[in-house]
Amino acid sequence: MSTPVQRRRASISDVAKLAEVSVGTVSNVLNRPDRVSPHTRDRVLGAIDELAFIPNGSARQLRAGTITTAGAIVLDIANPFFTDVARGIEDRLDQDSYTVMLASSDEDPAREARYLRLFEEHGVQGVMVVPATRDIDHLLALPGRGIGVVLLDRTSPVPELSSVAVDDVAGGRLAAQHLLDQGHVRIAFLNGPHDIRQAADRHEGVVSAIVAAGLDPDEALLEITLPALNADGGERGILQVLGARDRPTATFCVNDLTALGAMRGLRREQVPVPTEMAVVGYDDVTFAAELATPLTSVRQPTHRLGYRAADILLAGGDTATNVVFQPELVVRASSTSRA
Amino acid sequence: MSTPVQRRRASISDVAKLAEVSVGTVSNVLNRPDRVSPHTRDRVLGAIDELAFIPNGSARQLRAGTITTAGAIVLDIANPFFTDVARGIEDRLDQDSYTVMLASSDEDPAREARYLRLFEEHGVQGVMVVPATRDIDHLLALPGRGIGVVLLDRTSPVPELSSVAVDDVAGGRLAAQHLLDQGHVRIAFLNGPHDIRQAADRHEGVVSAIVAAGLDPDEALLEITLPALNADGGERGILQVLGARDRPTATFCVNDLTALGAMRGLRREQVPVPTEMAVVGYDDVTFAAELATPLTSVRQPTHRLGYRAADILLAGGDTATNVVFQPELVVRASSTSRA
DNA sequence: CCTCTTTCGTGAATCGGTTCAGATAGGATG
DNA sequence: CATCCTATCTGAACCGATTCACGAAAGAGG
Repeated sequence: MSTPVQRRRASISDVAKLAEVSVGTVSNVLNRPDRVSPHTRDRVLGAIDELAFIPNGSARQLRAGTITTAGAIVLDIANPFFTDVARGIEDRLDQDSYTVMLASSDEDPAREARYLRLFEEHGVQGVMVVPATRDIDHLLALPGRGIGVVLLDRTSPVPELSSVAVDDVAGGRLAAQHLLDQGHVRIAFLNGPHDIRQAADRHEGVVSAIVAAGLDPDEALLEITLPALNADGGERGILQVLGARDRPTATFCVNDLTALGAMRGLRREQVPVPTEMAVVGYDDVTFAAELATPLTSVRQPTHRLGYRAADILLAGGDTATNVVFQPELVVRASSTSRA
Repeated sequence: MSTPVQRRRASISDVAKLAEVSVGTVSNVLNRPDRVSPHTRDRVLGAIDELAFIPNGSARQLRAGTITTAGAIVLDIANPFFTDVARGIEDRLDQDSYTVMLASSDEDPAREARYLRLFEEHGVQGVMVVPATRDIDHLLALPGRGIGVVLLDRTSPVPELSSVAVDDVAGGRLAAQHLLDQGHVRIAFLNGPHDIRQAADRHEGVVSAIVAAGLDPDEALLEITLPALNADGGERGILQVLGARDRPTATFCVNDLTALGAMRGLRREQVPVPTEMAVVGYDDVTFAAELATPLTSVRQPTHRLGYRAADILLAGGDTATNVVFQPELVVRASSTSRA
């Protein structure tokens, strides 16, 4: 424990003293420069410069009450989906010179709660949250305490809460419809367990497309539930598909990594894509377009998702806004029988 | 502008009033519960609960002076490299119940400066920065004002500043050495322009490995400078390689996306990998292992990079710490002539 | 020369906590 | 019973900004 030469941060009264004015005048130079004569203003600015004075945000906020900061909590900042959302949030807030405190909950409700509390302590204007749990009662209380809330990637179960989500039912329908349009009448779906909302919703979309096409889902659809939604899971899943009675001619994968694994499995088994097996993925990650056989995939407007959420938060109206974005199908070689 | 029913946040004196104690006692309940009799404590806690009281962080910080928050600025939060670094930072800070304010500068010095100022206003304990510019004078001033600084992905040019970086020279050397070990005597290097430090360093490493192997770099190395470090750039680059006189038998790509493009080009030109062209990438992104021909790649300890940076910041010693991590080669099928 | 406005500045109150010197009440000690 | 502790609680000062009522000085107008 040595004594570092840590000179105290200069405060507004240090500046006032050096410039030989009152603190009120310094504050005016900072916030309403036109109220101060040019001569005085220059002297004050000189002092600010000399002391490398940076106003204390805590003091300012304490007195002024407001703050131009918002919080965002996502499930995993390392996941490209959430990263893009975060970028959207950041880009929108940046326009209004707001700043973001970004955190990831790791799907841990306790961690989510900790960050929420921290944000509230710091008096953020609002929070954008991808809830870690189905139960969101703890979020409902926030608006009553003056903190805006926007749910991310989740429709609002109550009318008081704003939300921004992507229609996963539509995403599933889009993928299935496309495959049906290509003439496939038996489709495999490598999906996650239905207690993941996205998996359940996409399944619903797939079924609805099949029904709309006049087919019987029990016949036309082979859903395989994967334990892990990664490449290995996809590879294992596609082997089941290939071994199934009445082998499907198309496979819809719940995400691109799964699709990647599936295509690896198909290559190993020497099943040509798309002629003997069409493949559609979900998320349209960067590498989807770059594969040997470029991957057809459902793209979610992730950036706009975040952008819009921030937009709603900044608008801060008394009424809740609920937005549902529509996903988009990006068709590439993996699903189009060459004409 | 309607008048929302925005009741003011409860303050410590509201709690004191309700519990019929002084504000000092409430503060003690919050910070030194053992100083308060159980009976009083329960009454105060009851009042806190009833009012949903959350202490005002600004007020606390203003008085106490300290804060358990650190700032981090990366170039682009959507880039997996930085995301992993951010995760590392977050994981380390989380252990000490610190929180992170994460921001991306978009390589814009003005934006970086804005965030730095914001962090300073909020009185962060320190900042971890991937500098957007070569010039880092503005960062040098911060420690003098009591703000810790750790450079990320950049060695410190001055002894006063801590830094955490990965040895890119070693990374380049590792990749080249591996290819030389496999018997290749003419190697292509799809690189970025040398004013990007990483590109220059990796080139230096490649050259040193070639020299160490007793070869002449002018003969053994074909460096191609790509305008864009993405898949398209890689595909275009590999075509040049294939057309070169004395065609190389191995290609080292400055990142995995470039390598992906290169492999796409090789497939199109029907050049088998690795038998007629070995390929090595850099970064070891998720999909590298999942490709049809799994990609050999140089892995950087991104998570540890961030973790260690946070570690240094928290230690906060008077002396600067400079850490250089060594990258690691992950050998896969794309570079190993089957035994 | 005298009022009436403007223009500039001043200085104290205030935000909501933390902290610390001091008051009070029992309990222990001799 | 007097004295000294200890445990508990009080109340005011303080952190560093913003804000606002108010005063002083300088022009404007007659």
